[in-house]
Amino acid sequence: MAGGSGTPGALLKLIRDGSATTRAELVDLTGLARSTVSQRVDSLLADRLLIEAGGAPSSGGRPPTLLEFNRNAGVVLAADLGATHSRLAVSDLVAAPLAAISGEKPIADGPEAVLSWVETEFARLLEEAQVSEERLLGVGIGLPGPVEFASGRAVSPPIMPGWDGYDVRSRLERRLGVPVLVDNDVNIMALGEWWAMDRPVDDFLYVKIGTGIGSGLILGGHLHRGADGAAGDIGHIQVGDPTVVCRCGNPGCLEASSGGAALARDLRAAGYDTEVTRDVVALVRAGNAEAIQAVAEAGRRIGAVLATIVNLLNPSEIVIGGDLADAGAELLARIREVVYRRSTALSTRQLSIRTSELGDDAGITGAAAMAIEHVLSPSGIRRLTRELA
Amino acid sequence: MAGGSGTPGALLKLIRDGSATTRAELVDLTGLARSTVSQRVDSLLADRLLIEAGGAPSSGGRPPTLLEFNRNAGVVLAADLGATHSRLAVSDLVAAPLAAISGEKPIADGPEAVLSWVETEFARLLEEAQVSEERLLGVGIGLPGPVEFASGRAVSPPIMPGWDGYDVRSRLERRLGVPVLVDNDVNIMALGEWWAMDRPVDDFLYVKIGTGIGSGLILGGHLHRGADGAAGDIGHIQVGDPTVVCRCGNPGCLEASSGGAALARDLRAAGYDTEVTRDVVALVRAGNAEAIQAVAEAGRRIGAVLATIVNLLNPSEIVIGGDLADAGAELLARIREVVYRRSTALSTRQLSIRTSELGDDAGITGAAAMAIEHVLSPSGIRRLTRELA
DNA sequence: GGACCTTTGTTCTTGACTCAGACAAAAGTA
DNA sequence: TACTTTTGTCTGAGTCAAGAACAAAGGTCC
Repeated sequence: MAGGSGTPGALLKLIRDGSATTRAELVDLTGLARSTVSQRVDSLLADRLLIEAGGAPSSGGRPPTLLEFNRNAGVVLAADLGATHSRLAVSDLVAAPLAAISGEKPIADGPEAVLSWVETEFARLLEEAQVSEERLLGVGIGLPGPVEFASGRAVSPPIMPGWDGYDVRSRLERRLGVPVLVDNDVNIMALGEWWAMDRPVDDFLYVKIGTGIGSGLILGGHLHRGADGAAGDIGHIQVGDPTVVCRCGNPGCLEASSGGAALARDLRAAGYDTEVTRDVVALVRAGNAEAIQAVAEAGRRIGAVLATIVNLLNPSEIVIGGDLADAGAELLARIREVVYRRSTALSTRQLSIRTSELGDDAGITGAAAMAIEHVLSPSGIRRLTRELA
Repeated sequence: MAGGSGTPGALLKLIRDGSATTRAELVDLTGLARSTVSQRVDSLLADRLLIEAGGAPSSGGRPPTLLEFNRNAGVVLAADLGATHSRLAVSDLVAAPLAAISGEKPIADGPEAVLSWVETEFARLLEEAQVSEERLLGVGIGLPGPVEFASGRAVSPPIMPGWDGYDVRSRLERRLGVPVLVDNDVNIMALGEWWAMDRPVDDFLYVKIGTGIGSGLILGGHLHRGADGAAGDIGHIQVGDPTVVCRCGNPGCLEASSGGAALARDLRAAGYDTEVTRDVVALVRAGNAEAIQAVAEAGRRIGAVLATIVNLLNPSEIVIGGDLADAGAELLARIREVVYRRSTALSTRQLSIRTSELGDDAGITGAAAMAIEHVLSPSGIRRLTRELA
């Protein structure tokens, strides 16, 4: 009864993902009666979630009316908060930004300071995009640390002093009056990259290789968060060299040998002026042999971990993102080489490994997508319909 | 419309898992009207899926009627086919066997021979348990190799000559006339162990350490099969020593160093008469220091892989099964030690690691459970109700 | 012990929703 | 221009869940 195949939300989903563009196609896909589809579509048209977009060519009879998702039926606010650098946007309902800003706001300033800043910038964005507040439907936030998704709280974040247990959701919901969803930054990047796929696959892994290394998992068509919201934390998998101690205190972590910070550190020790990941990328692009070599080694180590994951999860697709993903073809080539060599034949039969399509936009896209999916879910639609009535 | 919270199947689920025992509790849990619950329950009573089991003490008003799932509303057939050893059973609807047999039938005899044998034994079991054929509701089969679950075919099985692409489901459905579900043997063990849990957790890993090493994953409350049905194949994750070549042809596979066959091989090289895994277990139980040492080393290597998996998936529970799991406390202790040392603190916060409750019964229980879950799902219930009408 | 309350479960009416079929609209086709 | 095809709307009938009234079966309190 709550969200079956005939519900307005289900029909909207078919229109949104392009499976159907006319009432007749909805009838074919759902098996519902023409009258029922018509009635449901009317309700969606009344809510302005769908619009009629002219006619299509006839196939021998009366030409159908094209139905289109109204991406301007509302807006969502999205924030991708990083350790020092953050991006915020107001986006339409296909996650395209109407207005966006970047800002340098250290997450270490603590929740009060950071969230006040976010609230101020959100207000500014709504003004800039000239959207009235009643058109705001939801908010998506990404934080650079573990999040208990169900409650919207940060949990034991290693690089976010003062945030442990802070109820980000309640804080923002009280202020903004719409549903607020909070998740880990790598999870929302995975969601963004998944959202941008032409045909989203069921089992998908997003790997962010930046200062550190993390991943987001889409399994069975759903974001996998694990029992404590800690899933995807591949940066602290212990591999090889136990003499290098990670910032987390343990020896041999993957990111302590192969993250952007680690490569910058190693190249600095070799006499180069590499401070951050981008400096490493610049060296690689300049054709520096040592840097290329270092990145290749990192690729092999990351590939070894990914090979393990491929054997375990048998995903259809792996996307490599993060700053170091821009370091040319060498990284991807090494990762591919090791993954295909070290995984079983069956588990790589459908596997594709590629770099991110969205690049730096993955996070903000995913934060918006998370909010959109929530407000346009069957239950969200019912809420909207009630409010408009 | 298809399987919402008010559907008979949903109510049955609440009774089956013990969430509700009376109509009033169903009302509380579902939020449905008393009249609606009453009507639905009547339909389930008419189908004999529920039975009224006397009254419960009053809490100050009219005492409620206890509702109980009728485990004898039908039976399922279950088969756990191994490389050489197989187990078959007729089970009631809580997966308890009414009659069971074991048999030595080499899977390498090929699908025709093996499945004919299975059909004969199934018929014998139904006779032994004195259940008429119309009470048979479904069949669950486990095969020792990868299976494409959706179609019920074996795919590229390494140890099942002649089975590649064989349509096990159609073959048995044609003969038996009820839904047949086919899955990998480790997957059904995972399902069995999960089914037997008091409060099933959402994210769970079953690890079978027998001749080889494999695993089954329950993620988000569903069995995770991956894009090719190859998920969980941790035996061929490459770790450490690349001089040992696995039976799969690759070097350094986990099971080539730490599986039961590998331990038996190593101990044989050291002069012991260990042929199969059970011989290793016997040596360990006899207190042999070399055998204990070998098992401990295996435990550490397996633990290292599991630590990686814990960081990646953040499961709530890991269960260790398979013949080698019986080798005393040393294996489990080493696995635990390494997992807790090498995983992040957050990801082990809720983690428990234990040995199998069901032991050798995990597979047959899981095969039955797989069939039961299918026929008692909302869509299965509708089918049953139609048939009875 | 009897009046009253509480809790459980059923019956009956009402309203909402879906479907099928009739009807209308808008094209192509002969 | 008449007919067919396809799309979309309207209407009456049937189904299903909700709510309220009613019945049943116990406890509680004086």
